[in-house]
Amino acid sequence: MAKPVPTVEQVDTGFLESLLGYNARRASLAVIEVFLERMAPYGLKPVDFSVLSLVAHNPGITSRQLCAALGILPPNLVGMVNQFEKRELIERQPHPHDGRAMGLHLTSAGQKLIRDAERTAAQLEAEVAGRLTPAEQRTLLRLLRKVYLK
Amino acid sequence: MAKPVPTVEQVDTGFLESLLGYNARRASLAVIEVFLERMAPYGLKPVDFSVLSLVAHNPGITSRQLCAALGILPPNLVGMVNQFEKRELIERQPHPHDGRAMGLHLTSAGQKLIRDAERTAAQLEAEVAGRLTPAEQRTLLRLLRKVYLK
DNA sequence: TATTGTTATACTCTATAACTATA
DNA sequence: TATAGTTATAGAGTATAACAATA
Repeated sequence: MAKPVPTVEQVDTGFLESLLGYNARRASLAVIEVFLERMAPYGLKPVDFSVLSLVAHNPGITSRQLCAALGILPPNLVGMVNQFEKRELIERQPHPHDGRAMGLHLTSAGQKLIRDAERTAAQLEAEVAGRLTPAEQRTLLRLLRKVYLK
Repeated sequence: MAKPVPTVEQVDTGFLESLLGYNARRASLAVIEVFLERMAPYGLKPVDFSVLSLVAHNPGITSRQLCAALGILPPNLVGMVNQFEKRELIERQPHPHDGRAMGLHLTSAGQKLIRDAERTAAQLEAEVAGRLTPAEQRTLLRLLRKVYLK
């Protein structure tokens, strides 16, 4: 008697769900999906938001510092900054102490945009993380940082 | 007197670090980086591992079921399965009840490979999550799932 | 008419090499 | 000699449209 060919009704993802990497990736994709929708009105993708936010909180930051902080490669930042300059959100100014570098600064339009966008991000945060109690939210952020900070 | 142009010594990433999406992404990238190194000897990238692992635990699973479980699009799975067939790790068998579908099964070589790879993954898990106490590990996984499961 | 698997293709993201100007 | 910024380009990863076979 031949062995019957098995079929699958309910997919068992048990092993994958036991892995930190799998769960962290799924969670980040879920959050980023909502983020993408909410940031579309501002014309910002997640990385764009990160860049503008860092320039807002660090006026005069250089491309190199941005790349280091966000894990972006320099060639891939150039296009972003160019777009921001075309949209008149960012200005490149000569660095006061280093003739090779350019300091990045927000225009007043850029400041207004990122102020609104950060408010939206904070709101989204409250919703998405709203399935967790405030204590759980703090715990989650703390544990995540513990994982990725060396 | 002109306003001096500011420069940045220490980059302030405070706002970004308050966002769940940012932290989840950083954590998942950190884990995946180590995962990539450890899986290289098996010739598996993270998605490859997920696919093989699901086929191992769900013999006869169809492409469509795999795509749904992993959030992959069907056209992007085809190439992967083809590679696995060429490496003689996976076999496509006609589905017993649905002439359109193909059931996926591991060869004995595929079974051995994924058994070793899963052992390596569990080991890696113990190391990476080793910065956390066992209780913290359980908490982290539980909270992450709470975020991405609707 | 809808679904599975597939092909072809396009778009985005990320990565590498090399150039320039300044240090 | 090394670094900041840039250009050009290559490679992954991810997305959409359309088709044949089957339900």
